[in-house]
Amino acid sequence: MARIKDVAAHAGVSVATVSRVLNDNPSVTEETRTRVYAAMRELSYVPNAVARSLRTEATKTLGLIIGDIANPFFAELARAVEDAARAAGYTVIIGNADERAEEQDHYVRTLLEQRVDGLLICPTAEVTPLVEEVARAGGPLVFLDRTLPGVHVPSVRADGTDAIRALVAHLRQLGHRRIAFISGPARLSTGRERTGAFLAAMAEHGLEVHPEYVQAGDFRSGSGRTLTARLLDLPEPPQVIFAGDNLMTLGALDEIRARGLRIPGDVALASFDDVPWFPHVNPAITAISQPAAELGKRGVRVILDRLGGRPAESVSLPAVLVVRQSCGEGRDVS
Amino acid sequence: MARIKDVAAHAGVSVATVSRVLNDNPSVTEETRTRVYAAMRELSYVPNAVARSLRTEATKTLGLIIGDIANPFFAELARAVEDAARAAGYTVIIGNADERAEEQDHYVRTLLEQRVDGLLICPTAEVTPLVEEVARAGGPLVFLDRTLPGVHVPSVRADGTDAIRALVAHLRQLGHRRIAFISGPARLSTGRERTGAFLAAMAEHGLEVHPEYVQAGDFRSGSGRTLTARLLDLPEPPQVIFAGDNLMTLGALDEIRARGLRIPGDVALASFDDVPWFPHVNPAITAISQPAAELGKRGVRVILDRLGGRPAESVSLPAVLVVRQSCGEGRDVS
DNA sequence: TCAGGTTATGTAATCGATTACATGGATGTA
DNA sequence: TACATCCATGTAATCGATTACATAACCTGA
Repeated sequence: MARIKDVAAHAGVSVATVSRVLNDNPSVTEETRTRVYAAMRELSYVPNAVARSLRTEATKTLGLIIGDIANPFFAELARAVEDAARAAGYTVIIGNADERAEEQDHYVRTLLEQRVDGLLICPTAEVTPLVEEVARAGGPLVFLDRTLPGVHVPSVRADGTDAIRALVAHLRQLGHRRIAFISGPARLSTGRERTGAFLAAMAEHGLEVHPEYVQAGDFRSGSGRTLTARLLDLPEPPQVIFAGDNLMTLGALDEIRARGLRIPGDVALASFDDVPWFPHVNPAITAISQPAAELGKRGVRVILDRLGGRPAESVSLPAVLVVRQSCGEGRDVS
Repeated sequence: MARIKDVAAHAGVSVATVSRVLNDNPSVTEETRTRVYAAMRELSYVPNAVARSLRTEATKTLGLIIGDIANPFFAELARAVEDAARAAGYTVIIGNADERAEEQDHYVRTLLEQRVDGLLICPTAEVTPLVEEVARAGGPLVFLDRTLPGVHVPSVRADGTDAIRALVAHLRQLGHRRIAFISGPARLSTGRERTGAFLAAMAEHGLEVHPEYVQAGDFRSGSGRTLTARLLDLPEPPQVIFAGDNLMTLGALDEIRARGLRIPGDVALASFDDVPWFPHVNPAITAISQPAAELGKRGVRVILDRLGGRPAESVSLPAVLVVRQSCGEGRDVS
């Protein structure tokens, strides 16, 4: 593979001149420039970004560690991050933590070794020693979608509090009282926050929550199905199942269908997290929609702010309730 | 940031010894090894993969360029590639071509500059000069999901011919005659092959295909919707709409629902490409399922074979028909 | 004509690792 | 004791770019 030295020899100039051409340095004659370009083309020269990065101490690369690439929410997030990074001249390396702490740490390590300029993490677990150390050392981190308690790192996240309150109001107005929540894992900020917001909203509306009506899942469809089964098997099953993310909603749907129950007649269903196909389920699923693309865009902005030495401020964007038919024939009252 | 030199000084050894410890070279005393590890820990040393790659001429990195990250098929594919690569000690850089040739070429260029060891491409368009040149130069390429005519590169793909034949048989047995196909773009091998297989299967079953019944979409939901509208507006609309991928099926569903038509009574619907939510649409969507995860796994195996100097052979895996209810109350006859 | 300035280009150090080869001390053997 | 072997470790070249500094050529004005 041709090196800069070969191009220089072929064009009859020094490597410095070739490098100047590569970097659009204006102090190169138009004539020399064309000669260098010609040499590059003839040798099929491809600049070596590895060597460049070593010298310049910058890779023009961002790392992104997401919870689960099979989750459409993260897919949309990743796409937005990609687009925004690309527009700023950065390449993105995506790591899939698969909601496991070891996988997450593996990627943190690998991406730091690769010397990414910045790292966007959707933390997958409780604080790990590695992440804590990197944060303390002032590594170029930003948390996306989720935060970690006690770790001082700027974050970009969605706030579902208002939307959950609106959902509970909607359910209540339709006459539902026994409402169950399949939460995310308590070790994730998103899991805890949604649970907290749900309990607060229920209290506000004077609705009681049986302890067995709050079940902790793991943001994967399997747990949605298992926990739905458990809820439906209770002596007094809930009238509404509210699932904490789109995959667990899918699992709940599986179980409800398998039992031949009707929605919302036998049991109503709502989802935190909206996906394009919810309108096509019969009945269409009422859901809380998160601004995934906007989160990704803002995440990149924040990390670039950090890298540029500008103050990096945390961002919180509201999620919104989208009323459809899966909780009953209501029109939107929020 | 600590360098290998600092670690060496701190541990009272040479850089060579530290490097040996990093690379698990057995000719290092147990005692020295622990001293070096201690120094690394104390200095929070993170090896610089950029420097290592420059020296070793290998990045332990694979590039993956996919058509559209928002398409669940590619998400599943990407996840499988990731998993397989990781198991072999490789990191994956994913590029999203967004089904556009320029984007694809941008990533080909960038990833080659980054000196990825291998490149998996789901070619997004007709042959581009760049891809052709890289292929001719013997670059470490493998095509995934799609192939390019006249470009001699190993490929891993799914073959839907049998499944499409089974689908047409199924439709015919249910009494359908007027069957329309929303194909993918003719510039993609997957688009052409599915269309070819459809026309062949129709001919085999003695079914005629009106020219207006074959419409070319672009593998995005918008075109699915537009073309469904066009089909339904024909003087004699089709009895069945068969969409060439899951996103266009989503678009078709949008349009059918918007018109208040019933499936399969007013119009039946089938999809090439299955996704987890198809069973939950009412009626559940009959679809042809592609082995996306297996494709990804095999793709990695093929590229690693190439890198390892082993012969890299193209792979073709069969897709299978999954009969549900969206074409009528049939049981599977295939 | 020549000091001083400008401009295009070249020379060589540098980034942080790996690794071929050199070295020196310990051990074994005759 | 003398010499060959072996083993752990060190020295220094190297990968391919960037860039501070040096330099040569040319121009300008007195």
